[in-house]
Parts: sequence; C-alpha cells; structure tokens
Amino acid sequence: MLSLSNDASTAVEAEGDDLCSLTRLIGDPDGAKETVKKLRALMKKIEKEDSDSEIGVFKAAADPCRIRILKLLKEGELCVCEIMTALNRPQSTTSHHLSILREAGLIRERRAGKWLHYRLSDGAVIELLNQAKLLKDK
Amino acid sequence: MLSLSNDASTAVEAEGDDLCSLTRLIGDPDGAKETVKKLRALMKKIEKEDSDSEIGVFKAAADPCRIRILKLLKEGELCVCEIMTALNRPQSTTSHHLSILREAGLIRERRAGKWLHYRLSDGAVIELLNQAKLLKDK
DNA sequence: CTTATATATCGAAATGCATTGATATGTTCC
DNA sequence: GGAACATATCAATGCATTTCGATATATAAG
Repeated sequence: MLSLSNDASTAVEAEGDDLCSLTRLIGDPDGAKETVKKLRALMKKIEKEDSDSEIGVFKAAADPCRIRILKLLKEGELCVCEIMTALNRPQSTTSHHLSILREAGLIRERRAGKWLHYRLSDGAVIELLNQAKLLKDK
Repeated sequence: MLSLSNDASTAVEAEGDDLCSLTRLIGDPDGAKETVKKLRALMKKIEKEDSDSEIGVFKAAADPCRIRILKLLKEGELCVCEIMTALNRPQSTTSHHLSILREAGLIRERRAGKWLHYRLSDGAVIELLNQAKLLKDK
C-alpha cells in the first residue's frame, strides 16, 4: 500500500514504489523518474486548488429529488410548501434537500412573512444543467 | 403521508391533501386548486424527461478522487498506471473510479497494447467544471 | 402571551457508496 | 502455449446519505 503522508522520507519511498511500474512502462529509468516528477507536480497544483465547494456543487446536484427541485425552480420562485406539493414528499425531506442545495450555493431564499421562497441563485445553475444534458446526449 | 401511486382515485385524494395547506397559503380554494394543477403539470413534464444520465454525470463528478482525475486529464491523455501514481491510490480503487467516469460519459479510453489511455470525452466536461467553479466563487 | 402555521433540525433505520485485497481477464513476448 | 504484466471485476467492510416521524424554532394574528 502506498503511503499518504507528506514528510520527505516516505515521499522518497513512495517514489521508489512508483518507479517500479513506471520504469517498466516507459522503458528507461530516467524517463520514468521524469514522468513521476511531472505527475507529482501536476497533482500538487491540483490539490492546492480547493475543490471542496466544487464537489459540494456536484453532490448537491447528484440526487433525483434535488434535480427535480432545480428544474422546478427554473420556471420561477417557489415556496417550500409548493415544492413539497410538487415533489409529493414529506416536509422534513423537502426541507433537508433544500438546505443541501442552499449550502452548495445553488439556490437562494427570500423570506416573506412566514413563507420562504426559494429561487435558483444564478444563471450558472442553468448552464450547469445544460452541460450535463449535453454530455448525456452523446 | 402522501400517496405515490398514479391512478385517478388516489390522485384525487392526494389533491385533497395538498389543498389543505395550499388553500391556507393562497387564501382562496380556487386559486389553490389552480396552483396545484400547475405544479402537477410542471412536475409531470420534469419527470418525463429522463434525468438519470444527468444524475449519473453529477454523481460521477461528486467525489474528490474523481474530480482529481478529471483535472489531471485536462492536461492530456494518461494511462491507468500514471493516474494511480498521481493519485497515490491502489490499482483497484483507481480502476473503479475510472469505470464510473467512463459509464457517465465523462472520459473515453483508447487501448495501446496492454495499456489503456484515458482522456476527457469532450469539451463539455471542462465547461461543466468551469460552471461549478463559477458557482463556488460567489 | 397564546395559538396556529411554515419551516428547520434531530435521531434512528435503511440504503448506497468508497475502499481495497484477492481474483479474473486480456495483452505481449518468448 | 505459458510467463509476465496492465487493467478490470468481485466481495467484504466501513462510512456517508437518504428518508421520515418527532420535535424545535420562527413568524403572524388575536
């Protein structure tokens, strides 16, 4: 099993492990070393960008109930009790899904008296759905 | 609890249930009935579109490992053993994630001898990531 | 301040998903 | 055909998420 720690010694060990397979792959040890170095650098760059909120966005959209909510809201603002009516799901379930969408930044709320009206937070949400649809159609 | 079945009788019953809360919400029974009708029609339209593959796309992107793979592949084609080197994860784990991305249509494979090279399936994948990033930045 | 209503949060059960070692499949080379 | 290697699939384990009833919070009205 490869180590996940970051200190220098285990990093060197891990590099040794990787070289086993990559040397064979590439055919020469120096080329393999070079490739590993490039991959590590690229990975470091990728891990430095915080991907958490991106993942949150995708997680939020990755549920049938929540996709339905997003598609409903494409037509305009709705309050919670309208959404639960449309979904045909209990209030606690509906509310839970709304809070996940809200925390991911996909929807916004507006209070009007005792009612909360939800809407898509931005045109980017619609674009996100469009891109997913594009991908599915191929 | 609201019924999930589709036949006429239970649909009427369910409509009655919904009217309880929506009538109060809107203030007049006729307006409520109208609203419920609209919501049901909208929902029927939404459920008719097959959202499954869209959900598959979002599910595939909703994992730290897999987001990393997508970002790696933005730089160009890589074979499995390069990807597992970069991710620092066992082969079976890496392969599993690749198969999910492949089935969702986000990546494609190309065989070259005993190696499989993976690449992003389309520019739409990059656009998808961009839209998610846009959303997170607000 | 009490009651009614709309929504959020909690807690428990059920389900789904990520991870990984072990094993199977497919490819190359001899 | 058999050995070596790259990758996929299987099966078991543990963790995360969904669902939903029960309860809490917030707002409005009397």
